[in-house]
Parts: sequence; structure tokens; C-alpha cells
Amino acid sequence: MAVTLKEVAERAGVSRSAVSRTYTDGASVSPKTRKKVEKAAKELGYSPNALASSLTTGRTKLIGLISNNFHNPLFLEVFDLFTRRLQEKGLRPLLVNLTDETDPKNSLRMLKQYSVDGVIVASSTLLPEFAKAFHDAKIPVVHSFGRFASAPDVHVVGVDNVECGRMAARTLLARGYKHIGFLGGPKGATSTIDRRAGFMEVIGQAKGIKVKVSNAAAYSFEAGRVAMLKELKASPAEAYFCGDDVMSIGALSAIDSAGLAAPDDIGIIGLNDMEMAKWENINLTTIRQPIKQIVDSSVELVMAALEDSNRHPEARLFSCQVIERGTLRPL
Amino acid sequence: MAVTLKEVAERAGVSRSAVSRTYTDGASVSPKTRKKVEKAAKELGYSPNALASSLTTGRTKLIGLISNNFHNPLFLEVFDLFTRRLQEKGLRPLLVNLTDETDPKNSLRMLKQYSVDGVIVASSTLLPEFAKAFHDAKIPVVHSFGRFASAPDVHVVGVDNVECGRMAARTLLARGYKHIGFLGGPKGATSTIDRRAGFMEVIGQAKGIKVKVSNAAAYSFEAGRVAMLKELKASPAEAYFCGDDVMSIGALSAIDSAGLAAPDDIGIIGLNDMEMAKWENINLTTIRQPIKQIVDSSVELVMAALEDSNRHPEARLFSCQVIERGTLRPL
DNA sequence: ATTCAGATTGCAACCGGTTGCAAAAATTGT
DNA sequence: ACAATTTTTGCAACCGGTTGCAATCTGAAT
Repeated sequence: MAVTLKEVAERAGVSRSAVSRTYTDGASVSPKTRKKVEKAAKELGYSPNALASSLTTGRTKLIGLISNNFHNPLFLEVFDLFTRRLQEKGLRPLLVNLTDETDPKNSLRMLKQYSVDGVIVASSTLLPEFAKAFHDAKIPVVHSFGRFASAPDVHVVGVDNVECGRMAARTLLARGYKHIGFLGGPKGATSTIDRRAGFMEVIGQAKGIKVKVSNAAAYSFEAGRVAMLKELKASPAEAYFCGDDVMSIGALSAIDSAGLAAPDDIGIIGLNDMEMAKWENINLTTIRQPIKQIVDSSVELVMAALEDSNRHPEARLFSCQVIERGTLRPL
Repeated sequence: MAVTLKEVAERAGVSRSAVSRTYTDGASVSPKTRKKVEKAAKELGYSPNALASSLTTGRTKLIGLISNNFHNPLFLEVFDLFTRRLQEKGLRPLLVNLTDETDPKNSLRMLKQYSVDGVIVASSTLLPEFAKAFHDAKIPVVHSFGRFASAPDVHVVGVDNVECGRMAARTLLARGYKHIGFLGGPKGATSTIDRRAGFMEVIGQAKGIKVKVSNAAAYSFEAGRVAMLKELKASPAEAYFCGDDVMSIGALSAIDSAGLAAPDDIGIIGLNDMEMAKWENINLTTIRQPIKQIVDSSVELVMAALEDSNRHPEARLFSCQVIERGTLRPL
């Protein structure tokens, strides 16, 4: 079917090794034979079979890109960035959708079958067991958007969610809100737990502030809307820190439905700064996660882990930044 | 590194062939040896190397999933559906991002290197040259969301955009709009060209209707907003058929910025029915593309093409449906 | 012209599997 | 118990590459 190395070798009148060497850099080939080979290859339309070579080299250049976030628009941006960056580095993403997967075993088997060189787990909600399972199978893995730990099991790159919580609280306090709300994502999500801790820490140090805490069922529009609708029934706070941007938009929609408006009646600050947040009809004040940096750093880290597979697990944290838009009262 | 077939064979006290056969269905193995092999495999944690086997079988079960739509939220849904469906069928998506690729050669080389069994091009804006290039290289390819042609070069599955245009026009006429607008996507996009043709056909048959046509620079929020802002300056139509949902949302935002509202001042009908369209604060009347069916059918078709690689190119078209929401005046 | 180091080349074995073929084993019928 | 079938098994070659090694070639130095 496809053109093979052997055919090229015959046509060029050289050995198979010679052909192989022209396509492995660092190998010793004279300019003369290289010319011959390249000529023959071009005529035949040859391109080396990466999978076959992986057999001997032990490297497929395949990276498992694993996620269960296929409903948060932020992740479209994340996939865009990951695929481009991996391509730039000569790696190929094998996309794995873990949406309704509960058993790490299955995904592990799948990844082993395709002998991926490494794995990037891109999710803030995926159970750490998954990343752990890959790690235990000696597959280099980095957990992007994962939870920070000072002594992590696996490489982690993301943001310091505790600090994000503090940042949100400070932002709300600075604007003079006295009654503020923490509207988190799903209760069990580590991101929510951490943000809440930071949030409460700062609030606790302030005086005369009333807080209320609640959780949405998911990081989604609908869950955000439902949660805010519920808030509005029982004396709502003046401003809320919402679990993420898409939840925030749900909350804004609830506010609007109730005949109220942000920031005049209720303030909202989100988290992520996804593309949509800056749409004029949304114009959401939010905390930006530097996703480009997280992605680039994840790729860099997985490559480093490829080189040295018992590299010590590392946590890389990036700082976030408040993006002022129109859903919080001005300073 | 990884456990190989040979080790399992030794441990189980059988030949390598026996092990191989236990994992290829349809092969002849006695229950007894199968037991032994499975035991040894379990103890060793063996899983067969799909890439190595692809060498002899000629099938990698890798499917190139190619797109340049990483900014339209609809495509997150599309990727979700594709990855799940492919996984269900035992295929693995190798994701390729063509965002800034102009030369089909590069992508072709990349796909050949990884000897994908087939390719799914998921994009309505990608140049047909790409799909064509893969097809010429004898790689089974289906173009999802591609342009219908009665004698297509490659397998196509999508919707009949001409009919969508007609449907939009009929919907607007039925609501009594007399001055209507076609606000298309980028001028060169075949989807826009086709929809416009259908739209104008129906309008042409109606009496006393005024039409105006314009194009946005891209299928994006910003382009939709800019285009509508421009419309609003010079006597706008009463209602518009917008290139797609995300453009529609941009247009709605422009309408809102101008102090107007839909549907009271200006009506909008979109196309796609992406998840966001039903968000309460958007509530967009739109034409639904049955993306689940398109995806499932694409996967089915690519699998069929794998079986019979000179299967005659086929176009599969699905019908769309108007989804009534709140951006068009009621009937 | 000779020597020698360094560069280039081909041979052959190997990577982790699959598969056609013939031999061996199990099953069937009588 | 024996022959005829059918099933199971292992051997060995092969898939498309890579790579250690020894042989050959090259050019510079003597």
C-alpha cells in the first residue's frame, strides 16, 4: 500500500540503512547518498512510518490528551492551544474523552495499547485517581488545571486556587460590598474547596462582613442559573464570587430574569476569563487564568518528563489577574 | 519497558503465536491455552501493542480528526460527540489542528507518518483541497459539515445548506416580515453561498419583499456584531437570517448596544442550535443542525470506507429544523 | 606512496506483533 | 481399536523500520 523504506532503497541503489539514516538526524550519511535517497523518496512519495520506527526507538511521539470537560467553552480554547503547541513540538495528540468513564483501568489500557509517550490530563474536575493510575503505570503524566500540592504525586500545572479565592474576596471587599457570597462549583471539586478556603480566609480577617456560601451542581450555565435563582429567593448577597465564567453567565441570566441587573443590584465576579467573558453583552468581571502559559508549560513539562521519566513530581503555578469589566460596581 | 507478548508466552508456557491468537478474535485457540495465557497476561499486566500489530495487519485504528474550528463553541460539542463515538467503535482520534495551515501537503505528511486508517475533516470552512488531498493519497476521508454536491469528490455528510436558506426565508416570510436581511458568514464560504442561494430563491418567489444582503468577516461573535452595527447605521431590515448562532449572538449584542431589542425592533434567526442558543439570556430562534446524527453518520461512513476503500463517494444530508425561541416575532 | 584517523556504508539482528503452513493433538464415526 | 476429520499448535517468515558492528572508503599528514 504505502511506499516503504525498502522500495526507496532499491530505487536509490543504496541499503535500507542508508535510507533510514537520511531520516534520522544525527546519523552519518554522506551528502551524496542523501541526495540520491531524497530524490528517490520524492519520486516515490515516501514518508517514513513513525509507528514502525517507534518499535525500535521506543518513542511514538503520541501524547494522550485526556479530558472530561467537553461542555465548558474554555476547554475549546484549551484544546486549540494544546493541539497547536504539541504539533509545533512534533508531538501528536491522541484525544481521549473521559466524560462517562469512571474506571481509570479502561483508559489506561487504551493508552498503553497505543503506547503513548506521555499523557496530559486537562481537567479540573477529573478524579486524581486517573492521573495517579497513569503515573503508576510509569507513563509520564502532567495534570493540567489540577490541584496544587506541595508534594504532588504527579506533575501539576495550574493556578493557585486558594490565592484565587483570596483575590476574589479582596476585590469584593475593596469595592465596599458588605454582604458577599461565595457561589462555588460542585461541592466535592477540589478547585471549589481551595477557592473557598482562600476566600473565607480573607473575609475572616475583615470586619463587619456577612458571608453566605452555596454550591452549584456543576460548572455549567444551567447550574449557575439555578443556584442564583435560589439565592434570589432568600435574601441574596450584594455580590458573588462565582465558580467559573460559564456559571457566572448562568447567574447573570438569573439576575436578569428576576428583573434585576448587574452590577446595580447584584455584583458578579467569575473565574477563567474565557473568550465569551468579553463579549459586549456579557462583559463579565472575572479572574483570568493564564491558559496559554499553563498549556505551554504543560507541554514543556511533559517533554521534560519524557526525557527523564523519574523526574521528581513538580507543581507549576501561575498567577491570576482580575480583569475589570462591567459586572462589579467600580472601585 | 512494557510487557511483551514474548514474556507472556514464556510465562504461560506456550508459543508466541498462541498468545497472539488469544487476542485476535476469530483465531483458533483452545479454551485451555486461552486460560493459561489470560492468567499469565493478568499477572504480568500485559496489554497488546496496537501499533506493533498494525504493522502486519495494516490497520492502526487511528482516525485523523481534522479541524480548523477552534473558536466556535458548536465544535466543542462536535468534538465531544466524535471522540465518544469513535471510542465506542474502538477507534482512536488523532486530533489535528489546521488553524494556521494553508498547505495540505504538511497535514498529509503528518497523517501518513502516523498511518491513520482514515480521516474525518470536521469543518464547514476548510478548503475542499484538504479533503481532496487526503482522498488522492488513498486515505479514506469523510468531510463532515462539508458542502453537498451531487457528484462529490469525497464522502460528505452534513446538511443541505440551500434548503436551510429556503427554510430561513420561509420562516421570516411566514411571520410577515416585509424587509428582510441575509447576514452571511465570510463571502467565500460555501455554506454561506449555498444558504444565500436558497434564501434568495424563496424571497424571489414572494411579492413585495425587500431584501438586503451583507457578509460578516467570519463566523464569530465579533464579526457578527460589527456587521450588525454597520447594518443599524443604514436603514436596517426588520429581520435577519444570520450566518450562524455565534454570529447571531454578536448581532444581538449590537442590537442591544444600539438600545434596540429583539424581536421587537429587529428579528434574528440563527443556524446551528448550539447549546448556548437555549440559554435564557440568549434564547435564540434558530435552525437546528442535527449534529449528533451528522457525527454518527460520519463515523459510520468512515468505517464503511475503511472496509471498501474504493467505495463510491457519497453525500449524506440531514434535514434541519426551525427551533422557535424568542428572537423572532411570533407567527 | 604510505599510514592512519574519521566518516560512510551494508549486514544482520532486533523491535512487538501476525499469519500461512504443516505437524501434532483431539474428536468423531465405525 | 483404527482411520478420517477437525482443531489446535508452533515454526518461521514477515510487517517497516533502527542500530551495533565490522568493513570499506575518504582525505590529510607524513
